[in-house]
Amino acid sequence: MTTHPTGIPEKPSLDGIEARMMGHWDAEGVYRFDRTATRDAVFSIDTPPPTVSGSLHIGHVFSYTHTDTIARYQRMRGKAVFYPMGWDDNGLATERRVQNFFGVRCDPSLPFDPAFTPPAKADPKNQVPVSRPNFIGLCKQLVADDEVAFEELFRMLGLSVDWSYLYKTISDQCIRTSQQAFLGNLSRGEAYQHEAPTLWDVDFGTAVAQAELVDKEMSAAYHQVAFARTDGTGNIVIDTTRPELLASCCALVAHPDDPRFQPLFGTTVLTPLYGVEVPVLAHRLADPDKGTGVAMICTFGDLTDVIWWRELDLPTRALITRDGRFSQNEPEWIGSQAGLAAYAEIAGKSSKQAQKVVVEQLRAAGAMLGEPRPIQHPVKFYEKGDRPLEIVTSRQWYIRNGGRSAELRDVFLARGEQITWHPGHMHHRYSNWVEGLNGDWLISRQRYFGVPFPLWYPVDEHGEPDFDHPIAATVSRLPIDPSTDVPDGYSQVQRGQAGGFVGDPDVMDTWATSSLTPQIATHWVDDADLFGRVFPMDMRPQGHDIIRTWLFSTVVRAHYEHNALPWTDAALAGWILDPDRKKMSKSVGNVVTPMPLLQQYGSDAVRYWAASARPGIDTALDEGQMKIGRKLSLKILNASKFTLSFPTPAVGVGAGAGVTEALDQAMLARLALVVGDATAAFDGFDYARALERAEDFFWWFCDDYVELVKTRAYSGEGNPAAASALIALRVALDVMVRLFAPFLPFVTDEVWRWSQDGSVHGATWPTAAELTNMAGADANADALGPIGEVLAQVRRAKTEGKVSQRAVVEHVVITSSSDSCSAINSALHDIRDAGSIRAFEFVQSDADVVSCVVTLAEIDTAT
RNA sequence: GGGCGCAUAGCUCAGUUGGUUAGAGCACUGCCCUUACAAGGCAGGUGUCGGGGGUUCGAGUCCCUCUGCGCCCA
Repeated sequence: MTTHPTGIPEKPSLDGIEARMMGHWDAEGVYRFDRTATRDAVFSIDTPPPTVSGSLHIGHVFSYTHTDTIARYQRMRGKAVFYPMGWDDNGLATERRVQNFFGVRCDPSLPFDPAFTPPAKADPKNQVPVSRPNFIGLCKQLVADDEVAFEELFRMLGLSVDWSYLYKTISDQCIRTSQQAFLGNLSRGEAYQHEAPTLWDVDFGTAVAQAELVDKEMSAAYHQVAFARTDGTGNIVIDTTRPELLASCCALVAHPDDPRFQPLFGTTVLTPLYGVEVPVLAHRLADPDKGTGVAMICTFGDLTDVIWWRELDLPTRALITRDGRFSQNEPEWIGSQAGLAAYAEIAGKSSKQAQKVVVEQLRAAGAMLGEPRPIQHPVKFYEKGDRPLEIVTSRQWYIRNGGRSAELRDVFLARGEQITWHPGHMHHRYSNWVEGLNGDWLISRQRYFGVPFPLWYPVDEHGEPDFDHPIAATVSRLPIDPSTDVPDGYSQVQRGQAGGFVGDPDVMDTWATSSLTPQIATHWVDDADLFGRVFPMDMRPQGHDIIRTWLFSTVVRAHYEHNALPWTDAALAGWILDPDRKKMSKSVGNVVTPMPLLQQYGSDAVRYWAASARPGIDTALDEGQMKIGRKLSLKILNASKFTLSFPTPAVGVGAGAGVTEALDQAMLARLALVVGDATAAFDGFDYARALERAEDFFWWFCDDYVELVKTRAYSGEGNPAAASALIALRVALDVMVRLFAPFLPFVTDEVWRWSQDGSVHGATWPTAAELTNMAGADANADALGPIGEVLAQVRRAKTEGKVSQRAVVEHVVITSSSDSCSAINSALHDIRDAGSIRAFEFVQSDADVVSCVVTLAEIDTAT
């Protein structure tokens, strides 16, 4: 050991510690990934790339700290830690911000304009159309500032990221990865296109995948509508919440076992207003208890309509168009002039407007019974959308994910079994989702900004695109943008011409790119050497709310591309709740920004709060915990100052060298147990338990052990008992600082540098063996219990006597078992000095409890 | 309707294969300037472990059931 006593400040302080340590870490490259390491010596982390739109909130600090503690632990265990950061600067959030900020909108049909400058003053109502490359340029410009702020925050928080491996989802590398993976899926038949009814957000103008759906309780009303039987024997009355879709009606349906309707199956009725003849059919999904027990099937009102349409082989009578309005075209299935006239009144109207009109029309025709009855029912929304989804028929790209194949579903369920989940029960969320899939993964979006499909379509002699024969880009040309790039063998002038080509206008869903973060971070497409060293990865940290999206889709892509899991372990973080235990979200307006908290309490203190939360548990924001973290950091400073202010003891080499006192040996033995527990906890990704063990020990160490050995430690050089204390103090401090290093990287490195060269974050994780060696074979951690008990009882007597803890004790009678008595006896001098005790008396008993009768010395009142 | 989780002190939470008298921090109260730390230290009270039943020598812990809350899915 070397000593730098001059490095210890007179009054240790946490002020400015973040900037000071960050300076060291940058200069020394403490967190640089060693890319000469082979796969077995690497620990690699698939960091969630935060969405760069607006600001970070305290939830980021929370979960990223959890990951960082594990990264730091693995680094100290000798692993080359591959811990990159990514920015998710692609996607809808960025697209919307750019539109509003610059007053532009993306039009992929326009050519790139190198001289383009955005309008001086943004006019959101009069957006200037720009090409996709220009639009992407503006996106990059806008997110640049945010990314600087994000990096600053994460550095301030002390994340041990190697920033030289930073990736951005908007980058060419990401686009290439995404396109190359898609082409692989296409060539192997895992991706396919299909024309089908699709859930559609009319405001965003795009199809939406199953994983992005949310149910919202909506007010609606049942309307009773009478259909006349074609045999003239009366009416069938149905209940519907969407009477405006009557023109799309292609059948009525009731449950096959419902006796009320059994005689009617196979007969036909006429739709009111339009007079279209439709059959009455049976299907098990018709609920006899809902409304009148018979429903009308429209193409398409909801997902059940789609099932009925498919399974009952009904005609398509879709009228809602992609903008959410009723088609202007006359429906060809309406034969009568009166019917067409009725429809003309809703053509071009939105669902809501049309409903009013149709209800009036039904009333006038006498086909509506009674008044609408209000109900609450769940309605499908796009998770980012504001209006209920419609269902429209369109051509889309899909990736097979088991939603249409039990065999494939089993493959992905088996993948889920192979992942180690933290906490374990999160596995159920995955299985539950995979088992409930009801369609393949829809990856195409009718948006402008995002990763374009690397595809063109030939245009036939009539000028119609031939979607069944896509022209795929060659991999060596990636990344490409089909709206500006030209397929091999064609020229730009043939774009959109008969005999020429058109680019695929769609972009991929953001999850189609996000599902490839392991491939992106490890540079699958452009650095095979790195990829071989860090893939498959070790750890995926993420929120439990996106198991069905991010986690599952990542498993799907890695399975197809590499026939492997993307990582071995998935660590699911809980949510951050506000102090009232409500989930923090932008829409609720209870989001807390982290920087002020980092500044007020210090980064270590905020990290302490985060690391105190059990893995996967939703946790309330608690500034009280941050105060405790700050207190702990200060205590580490002061305890280190105390320990290191003694002259450096001469430490012998080998077992038991220099640690001769039983109390010191027992302390080291106890610490060895703590190290064992903390190591086991970290190996199981349970950072919180590791912290708790270290912390418990540390407070006992300060409160009891240091008080016990203080006098002996001061007793001078040349005294072997004093040297024993000094060595034990040094060794314990050294180990404790390393135990705390993953949690409190700033304060631990500060005190480490007082006595050692280099950073604690480059030091090796402590082992129980190094401590048990030093403590020797006779060390007995159990002796510490009775010793602490005596100390506590002496202190209590002084407190009750309302005297200073320095007050002298005349004598103490200790009654306990012989084991306890000998334990106490082994540290008797230390107890005597710590308690200022003049005399002891021992009484042996059978009881295992230690009881002390403390007699205080007469107080000298002559002050 | 199905699945998962949670329920322990006033508050926030530990309590790992069942095992002494169920713990910590915060809050509250009192004492103490003690040469690492007053942004500190020491000491103190508080529990029908959600209800009921069962297994066991022994249950906060395992099983059943009920209640309440949260999340995911249909």
